This record gives sequence, C-alpha cells and structure tokens, in this order.
Amino acid sequence: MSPQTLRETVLKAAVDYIADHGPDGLSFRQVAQAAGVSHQAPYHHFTDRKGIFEAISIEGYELFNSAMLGALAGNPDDPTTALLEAYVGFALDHRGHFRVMFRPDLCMISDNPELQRVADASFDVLVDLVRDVLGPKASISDIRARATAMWALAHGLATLLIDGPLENKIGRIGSRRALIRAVAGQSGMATPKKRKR
Amino acid sequence: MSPQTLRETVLKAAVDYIADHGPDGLSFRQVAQAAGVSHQAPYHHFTDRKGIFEAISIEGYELFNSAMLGALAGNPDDPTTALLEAYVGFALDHRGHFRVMFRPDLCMISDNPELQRVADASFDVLVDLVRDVLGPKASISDIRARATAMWALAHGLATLLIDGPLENKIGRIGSRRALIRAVAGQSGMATPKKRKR
DNA sequence: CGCCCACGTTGACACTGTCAAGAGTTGGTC
DNA sequence: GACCAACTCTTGACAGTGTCAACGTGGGCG
Repeated sequence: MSPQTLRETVLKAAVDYIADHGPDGLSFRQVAQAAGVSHQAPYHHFTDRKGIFEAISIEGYELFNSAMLGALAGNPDDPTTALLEAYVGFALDHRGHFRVMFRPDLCMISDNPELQRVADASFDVLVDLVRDVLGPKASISDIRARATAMWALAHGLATLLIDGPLENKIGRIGSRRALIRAVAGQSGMATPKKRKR
Repeated sequence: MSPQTLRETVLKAAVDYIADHGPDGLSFRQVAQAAGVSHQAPYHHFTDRKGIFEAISIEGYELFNSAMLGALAGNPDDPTTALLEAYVGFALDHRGHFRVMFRPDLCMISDNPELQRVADASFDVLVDLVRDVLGPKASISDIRARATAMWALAHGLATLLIDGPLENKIGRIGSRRALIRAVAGQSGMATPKKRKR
C-alpha cells in the first residue's frame, strides 16, 4: 500500500458510513477494522476522532467549491438558481461530507487553518455572486442581507431534504430540478439579472 | 419526590446539556448522576437513550407550535415575517430542543405516534399560513413550493445561526429582529398581504 | 553498520449503553 | 393484618468505545 492509502481508505469508509447512518455512530475502531487494520493504526493519520471529521470537512468544502463554481459558469444567466441547484445537489450527492461540514460540535472550523481557508473560499463565492447580481449600487447591508437570505434558503432546503421531513410532508414535486426551480421562483430571488432575455 | 420529578429532572438536564454541547456527547449515565440517581434509574422513564430524544422532541414541537401560533396572532398583517421571527426565535431560545427535533438519526418521527402528531401539527400551521397568504386562487403546486421556500428559509436561517458560521461571516446585522426583517425583505416573500397599510 | 522515523501492533484504562436480577415502597384486595 | 402486584430505584455485569502508553518493524540515510 502506498503511504496515503490507509488514510484514504479510512476516510472513504467514514464518509460512506456517515452518508448512511449519520456521523454520531461513527466508530474509530470500526473503520479501522473495516480497513483491516488494528484499532490504533488510524491514529497515525488523524490526531483524534475529530481529526477524521476535520479531514472530511476539508475534502467536502473543496468538492463544494468546485461544484458551485462549475454551476455558476454553466448558467451565467440565472446565477441564483444555479447556485441553489449546486448547493442542494452537492448536499444530496455528498451527504457524508455535507453532514459533517456544518456541525461545529464535530469539528470546529476555526480549529484548523486549512479548513478555515476552504470554508472562507466557499463563502466568498456566495458574496461575489450576490455583489454581481445586485449591481455596484447595492449597499453593503443589502448585500449582507441578500447573501444571508440565499444561504439560508439553500441551506434550509438542503438540510430539510437530507433529514427527510420535507419529502414526507410536501410530497414529491417531480424532479429535484423542478423542486428547486419552483422554490427559487416562490422565494422571489430567482432570475434577478435578466428576465427571459 | 412526586412520581414525575425524576423524569422532568432528567429531561431538563438533557435539554440544558444539548443546548450547550450538542446532542451527541449526551450521556445517559451522566444525566442520571447529575440527577443524583443511579445509572439505571432513568430506564424506568425512558425506554432508551433514544427515548430521551423522543421526549425532548415532543416537548419541543409543543413549544414550537404555540410559539408560531402566538406570533401569527400577534402580527396578522405580515404573517410571513411573523412566522420567520417565531421560527428563528424558537431555535435560538430553545437550542436544546431544536437541535434534536430535526435529527432523524437521534429520533425517527415516524417511530412515535405522539411525536408524529405534534410534528404534523406544526407543519399544518405553515401550510395554513401559506394558503391564507396566497389566496384561494393559488394552485396546489404553488402552495407547496411557497411552503417549501418559507420553511427552507426559516430553517436555514435558524440552523446557520445556531451552528455559528453565519455570525462569523456576515457580521452582526444589529438585532435578531433586524436581521430577520432584512432577510425577509431580500427574499420576495415578506408583507405579501398588504403593503404599508 | 547503526540509527532514526514513519507505520502499525498489542495492552490497558475509564467511560458508555444496555441486559439481568434484586430491594424497597406503595396501593389495593382478600 | 396479610398478601400480592406494580412501580421505582439499586447493584452488578457485559461488550463496545476513544485514547494513552509501550512495543515491534522495516526502509532510508548518515
């Protein structure tokens, strides 16, 4: 095995477990056993149990950032909806990562400089988008409020979809894409740049 | 001690702990010890560790529902903002409950009929509000999309505030009330009934 | 060669949730 | 009063957990 392999194996096993069962039942010893290695071996790659969550979180933010940037590049006409789709899509496709990224009890972002960096980067994507959408004459407080509203809408939709209650209540609104577009439309924030050019 | 007291003591200790440290580190034995009782005593009031979370969740939904209904009654002119304020306010004022209510890995709503009932009730409050705001001519799919958007916005704002990243990034936008109003304004959903009557 | 260091091992510790069995009190019924 | 049953709580045990400590082991380098 190459030197990185055990680390990657543990990480992958942990992400898969979290995607299915949530982060709380994750057992350090269990992932070690799943990797076919003694219960202490992972300690040479992660300082703590928390260290695993930090690594997953960093990996998650990197995937997250590239997903958002890719979506914005792919749909410049309606960046708000594009971002919403990318946010929710990432959460659903990478539950294992997403479930960890916003859980300060599992890993405190400020504890790890690398994690802080990638988390800041993803926030910059959002603010840049809002600044672009609202135009140069927008006040700082408007930009803040709009960014907060977009973030909250995307984050709420993602967590409600992942944690389940939404589908049970609302019922299926067709495809994921259709749901997101309908919500974006009802929120009043979609297509702010050009209307049906 | 009256027969209910240990149950209430354990519940209160658990909620307080969760509000401060999150639900995952909560220890059955620890709350028993905090209540000054043997490690097995709580088993006569809760079937499981999960049973504690179910009880907290039920209590939470009851508080939640009355908070939302009270807010709607108190501000009939702008029910959307009122609901948003009540939702976020409840999350911040009852973190211990809120952190448990939307965590299916801790307690599955469908496992407990009583829990299912109070959770359904809180969802009905939201749908009734949306139906009222959009008027009788609104289609079912519009109602669904609007309810989803409102729920997502409120839920996202609440979880982002509780889990911390928002304040670090956005900075303080004055009071909680001002933040919520600004966000509601930036989403297109506020004051849909009458504009500055 | 000798040495170090990264990697992995075994062993131990306190702590956890939970099963099992027993003790004490309470209330009701003969 | 005597008995029984239910309820509440206790003690004891078990496997499983995260983590500290000490112990191999093998490859690269002086």
